[in-house]
Amino acid sequence: MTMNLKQLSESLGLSPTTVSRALNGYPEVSEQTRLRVMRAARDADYRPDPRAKGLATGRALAIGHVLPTSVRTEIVNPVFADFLSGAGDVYASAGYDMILRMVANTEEEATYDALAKRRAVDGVIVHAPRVDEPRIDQLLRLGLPFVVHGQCQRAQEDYPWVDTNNRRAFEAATERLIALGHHRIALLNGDERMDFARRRRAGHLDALSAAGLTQDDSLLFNAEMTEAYGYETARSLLESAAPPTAFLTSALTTAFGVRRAADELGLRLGEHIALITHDDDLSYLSNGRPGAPVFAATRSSVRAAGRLAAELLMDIIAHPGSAPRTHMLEAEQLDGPSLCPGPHHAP
Amino acid sequence: MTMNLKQLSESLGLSPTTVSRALNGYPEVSEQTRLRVMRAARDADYRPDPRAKGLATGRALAIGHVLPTSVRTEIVNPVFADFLSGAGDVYASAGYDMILRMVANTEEEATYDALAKRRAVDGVIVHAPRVDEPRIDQLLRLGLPFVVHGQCQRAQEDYPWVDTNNRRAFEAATERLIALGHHRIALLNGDERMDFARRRRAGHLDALSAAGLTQDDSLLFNAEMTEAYGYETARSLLESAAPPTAFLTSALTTAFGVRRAADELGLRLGEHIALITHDDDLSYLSNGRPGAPVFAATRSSVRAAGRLAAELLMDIIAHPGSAPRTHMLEAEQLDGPSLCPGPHHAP
DNA sequence: CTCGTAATCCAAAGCGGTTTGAAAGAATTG
DNA sequence: CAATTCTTTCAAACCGCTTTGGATTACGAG
Repeated sequence: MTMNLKQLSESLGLSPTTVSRALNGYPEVSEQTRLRVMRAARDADYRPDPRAKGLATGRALAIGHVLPTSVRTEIVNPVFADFLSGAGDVYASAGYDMILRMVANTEEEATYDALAKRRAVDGVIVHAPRVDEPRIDQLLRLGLPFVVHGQCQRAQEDYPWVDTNNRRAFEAATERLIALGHHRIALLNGDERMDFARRRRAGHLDALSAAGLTQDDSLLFNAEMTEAYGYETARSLLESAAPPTAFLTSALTTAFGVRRAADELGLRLGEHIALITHDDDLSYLSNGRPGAPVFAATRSSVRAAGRLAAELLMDIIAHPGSAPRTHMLEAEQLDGPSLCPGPHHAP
Repeated sequence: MTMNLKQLSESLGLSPTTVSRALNGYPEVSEQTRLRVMRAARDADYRPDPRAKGLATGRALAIGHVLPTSVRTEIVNPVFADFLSGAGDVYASAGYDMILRMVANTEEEATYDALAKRRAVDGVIVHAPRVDEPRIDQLLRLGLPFVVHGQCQRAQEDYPWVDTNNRRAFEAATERLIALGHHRIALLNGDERMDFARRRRAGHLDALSAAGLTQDDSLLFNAEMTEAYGYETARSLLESAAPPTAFLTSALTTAFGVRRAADELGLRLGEHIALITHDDDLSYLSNGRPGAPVFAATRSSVRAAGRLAAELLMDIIAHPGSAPRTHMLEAEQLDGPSLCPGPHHAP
């Protein structure tokens, strides 16, 4: 059906060896023949079979993404879609395929083992690292190139990662709320087994204590960042004896939930209650229109992170053995109509 | 590094032929030898190299998903994540890989050509079919097995698809609103170049005319289903001279936007305004808690659709040449607190 | 006892590329 | 002009698996 190397070489009166070399840019072939081969290949729309190529070279020309789905909740984080979209562009232009495995988080280790063992991929992206992340040691041991989207609690220089400065982002957000006169700030964090959530919490607490405020543990929450979580938590907080005057949420979905609770109780964000949310700049769940956000936010594009992580991984694969590089993205602090002064505001 | 077939066969004192046949269930090998081989393979944790296997058999053991990303908006629909999660389970248990391509919608055709030509995949899932969907003809022509998630405007029996009964769902939703006494219903539909949106609109209009109501074109909208779209549309409608009394939205995100607009204007969903939304039952963006929805909805799990589509595709690949099968899912009509009687309500 | 048949197993030829080692031809050198 | 060195090309082996077409042995039938 499709022309293969042998046929192409016959049609040119050359050996497969020469044609292969010409196409792959080896120097042992004259510039003139190379041109002739390239032109013929293009005309015949020849594309090497990736399987054969992979078998011969040992490379897979594919990158693996193993997405853990919580086995209990079966929840798939929508940030994956945008992350993959960013990464996908990079792979495509580098000629790599993206292979996806959605596995229960109990089977991740086995999945990485299988991928590495069969050289099904040339590298992987590690998603959603937990605080104590066993996959990193596993991958280092396996010798499979990888980039982590996020960090975990170990020496920064030990492994390659791309991350948003979550600690700083939430520290800054908290500082802003404090400056506006808010002392009782509820943190609706993500699942704190995840590293990013731990860092956000740390940033939040740092800002509180830097301002001399005592932290109130009853204002700290963590869970999967759904709308219902935001609603229920905010609702019960706002109806409590000592409600917070400001909210800090880890995702737009949760912020939506907080607003629903506030609205039901006749409270207005940006009037009675202040809110800052983290905003992953998802294409579908955008925070208002560009330039006109709905919520004040710490924004960091997860699509950009995907692009960077993929580029870093391509680089690692191309230059094995080099020291791990890392990439920290700073979140943008976005103003929005969900801000308002708090009770301790000094005008 | 990893044991291969040759080594395994040597360690057993058998030929690669016999071992291969034993492992793949061919009858030309005695049950006793087969057992011996299977046990040895398991003990040695042997897994055949998928590239070599693919090269030899011509099969790819992979399914392709080509996700179009609007080249203008770069928007990735979050339903993909849940759909893929449903499909992924099926692939995994069938031993198939899932390969993903995110391409600008201008390059879809070329992508399918490339996938088919290089036999990189054994089949594909077509996402987000448009009303007039050229990809279906292309795939039929290429002879590449496929299943469409959704339908398009052509004979139903021509090609395999899995779809939600969008027409019926929106017809029923509209009937409910009419029964509640709503005559001015705004439809905030998805992009009507997409087939699903066209069907939803048709269902809506059918119900209107069945009730003898004249359709008001100024209440029909279509766009990508973002929160901002819901907000802006609802806001301008509600501030207009003849506002609608009910909304029908195509996605939860859009419904969130409608609620924001209503709240800002001091109107309450389920009190002053009724709303029914379509609900894809996304894991992350759920409509309240199970049993306690926030919005009345037409619900159809996109994850279930993914599972069904994948199963259908596996079946098509296993039994080529059989007549196209299809699968229509009926949406569940969900009651919720966003419903209220309209001005024409007869008590 | 021989022959046809069935049951097992195997050698070797692919699948479509890459890569090693060698050869032929052209250019350079003493 | 012969010897040496590049340059350019190729034949053949290999990657790890499947599969065709025997070969070998065992067995019941004639």
